[in-house]
Amino acid sequence: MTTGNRTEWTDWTESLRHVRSQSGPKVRSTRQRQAVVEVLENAGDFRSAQQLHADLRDRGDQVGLSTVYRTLRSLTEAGHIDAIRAEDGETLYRHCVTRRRHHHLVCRKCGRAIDVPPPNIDTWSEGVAAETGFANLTHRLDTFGTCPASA
Amino acid sequence: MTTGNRTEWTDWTESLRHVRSQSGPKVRSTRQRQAVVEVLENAGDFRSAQQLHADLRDRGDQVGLSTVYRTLRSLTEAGHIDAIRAEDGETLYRHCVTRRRHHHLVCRKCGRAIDVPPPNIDTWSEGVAAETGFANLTHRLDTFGTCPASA
DNA sequence: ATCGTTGCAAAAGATTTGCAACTTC
DNA sequence: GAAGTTGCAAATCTTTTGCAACGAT
Repeated sequence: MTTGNRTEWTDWTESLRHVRSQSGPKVRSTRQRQAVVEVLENAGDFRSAQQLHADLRDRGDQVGLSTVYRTLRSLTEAGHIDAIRAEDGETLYRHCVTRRRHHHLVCRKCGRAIDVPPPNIDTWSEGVAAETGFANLTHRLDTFGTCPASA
Repeated sequence: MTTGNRTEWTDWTESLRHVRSQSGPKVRSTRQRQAVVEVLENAGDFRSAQQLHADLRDRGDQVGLSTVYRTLRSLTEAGHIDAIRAEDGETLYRHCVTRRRHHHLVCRKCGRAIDVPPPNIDTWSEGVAAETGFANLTHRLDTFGTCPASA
């Protein structure tokens, strides 16, 4: 797990600005947004907006729930964080560690998630493309299980 | 398309009964449940509970929304229908054409979905389980592409 | 008659939004 | 001081649930 390099996220405002600049309002750096990003970064795992809100409160940062939602949405749209849907429908967010293609193994009980190497799907994928005529295939593979600690 | 062959779904009660019989109440055949299954069968594509409820109304079948939800849930748990989550969080249901494990290839443009055979992921999966210690792994593989008709 | 089912309305949860007050640039 | 942000409460939206009436076996 790469925790040393902070340059990965310190420029999130910059990125947001870049993404939105095409046809949107300016992006400002605020205490709240920094806090959300930080807590998400520290968590490492996937966390729901509500969990993050609680995390912030625990840390002593007072941030409105709506702001948490708004920030997470912006960051997701900007491609700065990952968002997946839990089996129960909640949306879980996670600081995007790598740009590389990767998949997640999420614990059903504690929500902890780890990155797993992708299975070798390419051959299958090409086969599917050839048989169906579909082009530009992309995948989203979510794996769920029970982690040792929660068993 | 209402094909002449009804045997595909006429035994859903039987299957529900079988699944639940291990430790559940008896399952009764009612006008409402038949209607839900029929309308789902006729739709072919993935539809939300709300859409199905509207479809029923359009057909002249008066079925409570709660009943639609309850029925869909039972059928899903019984493995009789497929359920996936749309990107906006809604749950979409679809009559399960095949019993075998399968995945969906969804067209980005027209939304049409077709079943595709699963890639051979088991070996990978076992490897992941072994390395991570996670148990009872399940996957959700969604594949997106552009179908020939929409290209 | 028994007991699963239904429908309604109310409840629950997650997320969004209107708007006045408040920051940041 | 202009324009983006925040926080609160109220509003949405999907899905679940309590409960009395109902219907299948």
